[in-house]
Amino acid sequence: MTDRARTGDDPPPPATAPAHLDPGDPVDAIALAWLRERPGTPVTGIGIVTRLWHAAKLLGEDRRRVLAAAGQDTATLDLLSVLRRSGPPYRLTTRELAERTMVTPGAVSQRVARAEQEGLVERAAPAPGSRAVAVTLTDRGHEVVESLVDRVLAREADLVSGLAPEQQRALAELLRVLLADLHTRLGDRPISQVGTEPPGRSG
Amino acid sequence: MTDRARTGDDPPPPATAPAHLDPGDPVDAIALAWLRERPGTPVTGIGIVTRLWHAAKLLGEDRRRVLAAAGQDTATLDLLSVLRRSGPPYRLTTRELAERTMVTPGAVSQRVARAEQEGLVERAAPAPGSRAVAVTLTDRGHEVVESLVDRVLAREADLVSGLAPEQQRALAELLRVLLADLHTRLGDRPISQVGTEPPGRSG
DNA sequence: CTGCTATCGTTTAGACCTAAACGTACGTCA
DNA sequence: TGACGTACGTTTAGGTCTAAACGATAGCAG
Repeated sequence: MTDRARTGDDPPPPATAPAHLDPGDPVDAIALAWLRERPGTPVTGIGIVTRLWHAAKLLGEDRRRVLAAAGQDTATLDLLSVLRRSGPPYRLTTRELAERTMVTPGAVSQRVARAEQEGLVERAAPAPGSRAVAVTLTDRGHEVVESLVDRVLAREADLVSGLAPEQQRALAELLRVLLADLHTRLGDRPISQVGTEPPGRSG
Repeated sequence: MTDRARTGDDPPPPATAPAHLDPGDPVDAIALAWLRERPGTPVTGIGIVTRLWHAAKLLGEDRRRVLAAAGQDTATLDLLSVLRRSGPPYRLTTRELAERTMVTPGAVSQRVARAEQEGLVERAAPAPGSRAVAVTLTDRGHEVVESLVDRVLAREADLVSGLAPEQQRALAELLRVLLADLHTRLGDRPISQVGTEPPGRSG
């Protein structure tokens, strides 16, 4: 932070440095460092990918802190939110939860177990002709969502308010296009994300 | 995936649904579901925040898969990359590594321990008048970086190529502005990110 | 020189996740 | 109706991260 200039990531622009990269920007500095050390390194994606990860990390950490202060965690709120948003009877199967929260069925099983222990959800026995376990929001779980959702979402709306309304719209639209394209390229997994809940460690 | 329409996230637009939200888009559907269930929910940030997390997750999973196929993991490549990019003598202290990779010192300690066990880095005893442990890239570590960086970065450049060049530039620029603003709002932690390495589970 | 304090790095405890191995229960096809 | 394949959920093993407790040391003040 104090003397990064000497050590590498923000280097003196080499003779061949692309004009688009600003040595003063932390992310551009990464691309420039690669080019300085290994001319020809394909740095094209860094400007988007690294910033995406970086922003996701900052926002995720912030949500975690906000929820930790309220005695909750992101994984649980994610689960409760999906159920709450699904509307009455606030009941979904494990598989639906996995798809909507973008985590593996195993992770959902663990999340549900934790939330169940806190009395926030209940597991109902599989319906007669099915083996799908239904997970239902309890009254207590419902209360928890109500008490946290506005706080969390308002906080995040505020965090992106540094961008002007048109910029926010432009950014959201570009991300929408990128996301749609990524889905087609990567083999369209479900979707969703609670509108709540930072990305798991990707993995 | 098949019948999401019935269960909630993509609801029939309520009378008060904002014109900007498209019920057919998975992320907009989340905002619409909140508005349907809880009119007044501050959904403004969802279009950006959720998409950001979602894209970060997809890209992170992809990198993890690419590296797993090559017998490596993202955390280790992140470490090696920062050292490689810093230029000769490819040596940084634990603290510098923590700042540049945006993870806690404890995580760096664990990463270094793992990489050291694989013979990819070495821990040098603290210099005489200091307690800063220097971590250095070994020849083997250097080779590993060289063999993986181009593959990983080229792959990611390709993944964002669905956006036209001007769109990529516009997206990168908006993210740059957002990131700068987030840093000022959240208490400017260091920076960096290897240009390599998906976000830890955010928090 | 003696003790305080700030700084560093490591260790530990607790969360959480993925991948994969497991049980089970359907449904089907002979 | 009996065996098989499949879908679903849970469990287990392994890995990573953060937060916080620790241990040790350098710099300073008295």
